[in-house]
Amino acid sequence: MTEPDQSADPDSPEGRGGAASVMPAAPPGSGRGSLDRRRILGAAIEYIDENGLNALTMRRLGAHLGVEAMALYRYLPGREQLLDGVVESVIDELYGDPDVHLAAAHGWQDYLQRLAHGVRRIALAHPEVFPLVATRPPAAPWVRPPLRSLRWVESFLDALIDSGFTEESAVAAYRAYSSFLLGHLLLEVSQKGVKISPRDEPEGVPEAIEGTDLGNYPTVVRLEGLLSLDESAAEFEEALENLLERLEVVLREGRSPRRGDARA
Amino acid sequence: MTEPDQSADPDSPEGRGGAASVMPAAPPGSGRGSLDRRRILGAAIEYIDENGLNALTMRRLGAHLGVEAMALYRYLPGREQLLDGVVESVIDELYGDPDVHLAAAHGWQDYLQRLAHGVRRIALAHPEVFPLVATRPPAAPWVRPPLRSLRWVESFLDALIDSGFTEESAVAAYRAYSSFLLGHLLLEVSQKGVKISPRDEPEGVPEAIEGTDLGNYPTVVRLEGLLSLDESAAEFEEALENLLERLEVVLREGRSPRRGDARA
DNA sequence: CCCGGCGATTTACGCTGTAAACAGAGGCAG
DNA sequence: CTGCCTCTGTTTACAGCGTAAATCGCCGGG
Repeated sequence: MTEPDQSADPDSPEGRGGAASVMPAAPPGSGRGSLDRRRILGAAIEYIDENGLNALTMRRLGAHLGVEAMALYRYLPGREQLLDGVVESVIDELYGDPDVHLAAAHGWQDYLQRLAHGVRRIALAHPEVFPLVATRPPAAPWVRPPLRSLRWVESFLDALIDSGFTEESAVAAYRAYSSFLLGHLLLEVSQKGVKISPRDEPEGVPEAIEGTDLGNYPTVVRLEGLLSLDESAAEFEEALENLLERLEVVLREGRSPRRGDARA
Repeated sequence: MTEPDQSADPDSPEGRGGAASVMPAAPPGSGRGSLDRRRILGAAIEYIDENGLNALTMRRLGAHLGVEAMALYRYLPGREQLLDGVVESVIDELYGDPDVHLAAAHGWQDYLQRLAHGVRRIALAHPEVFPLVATRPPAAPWVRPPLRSLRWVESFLDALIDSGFTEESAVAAYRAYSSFLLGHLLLEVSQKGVKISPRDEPEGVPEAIEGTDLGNYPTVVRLEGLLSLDESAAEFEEALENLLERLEVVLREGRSPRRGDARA
């Protein structure tokens, strides 16, 4: 049941030991131990994973924890901070992933590969949370989604600089890498979300999209099969490798990745 | 006043005739003409641009239009559909942009360049709306943000196929292009948003981010200047050109962009 | 024994989205 | 002109939201 989609995506939640899932935390109703910030955030993530983001309210989260809504306010100043905490907690799962390293022990490319797949694993494990990771306003302009954590920014920059990147190119790589991860993963989870969970609009019409007749879009109709293929894993891998190759060129040429001339 | 940031970003709202702005629509209070779906959506976009996304409520939008909230329900089934309409309207601005063409009259690269800059112009003109464009669940899995419109998907695929791309590589290009646009532009507007509008958290602390002492992050501290530079326009241009080059290789090799061997 | 404080609850308020009933302004038949 | 129908916006109402403030039960130290 829920067979491995196709050729076993190594980052999909089923295709793995579950290293990227939330803490055990005990089943929902049985959470009897007294409240605590970690427990609340864990329950919030669990609740969003199960019921979707806009189903999360203070009252319902309280109920899920066997407690009144106002009890949460002893540990969190308000709903916004709850969401911030959720984002932070989800990203912190990276820290416990044994396949992702804080230092580039086996070269910067290995480091970037592991980090990228770690983030992808998180995104796929919490597809309902990831849009939050992507869109919550960052603490500083240069703390970019989806990494959003000073620790990982520091780790990223150190890894590249230690590997020979200049400071400028390390920063440029950080930007390109963030953008790549954000775009790919946000698209992947939103695609996943629409495929499996018509949560917001319970009436899902597979044919005749949104009432528009597709007669005016013959190419779309003709390519619908191709368009519907899910090649997320391969696309991700390929784009990641392309990015790494670009960075390798930058590194070898030993300068900021602003193109020198290149004539074309 | 509000001088062109640096070297005049051609997509920034100030650096242009305003071709990507919403319809004139008359000043807020004076909107006396009877209601109508277009007018409502235009006012909603205007309201979000001015007051932020979560300040938009049916009641306030009604007031902004000089009408009670319930009047809006005669033209829209509910709030969700209002947001869908906002997204659709914003993307439809592309259709009125004279610099963006529906057909690849001057080659597919010109087409993709114009389209990309058109979308970027929209994102920068409506930074508060763009996260909505990025995260609203698409109507079908292959209607991807940020294009989100059958018409543009059709136009995109036709342009590439007419230029010699195979169907497979046109679809792959569509995916890569969406992902590139989404990642770059979402990052750019969220960065912009945090820089100019501390709307949600009115207390902006420029130093000492979120209470963390930066002592544990020496590299971040050392590179803060570099990290804070806003090179969005150049990054965008460079990443776009890189993508076009990749696609050109795909086109010349006349096959799906799945890498044949390439050994490394 | 009291008692102070801590963790959770109760109550309350203003705001939200929206269902349902209502009101008024044309247009048209008689 | 009168009566009615439709079309558009208002009024009223309700459940649910986030959260401020007051309250309550408990529990360890004088």
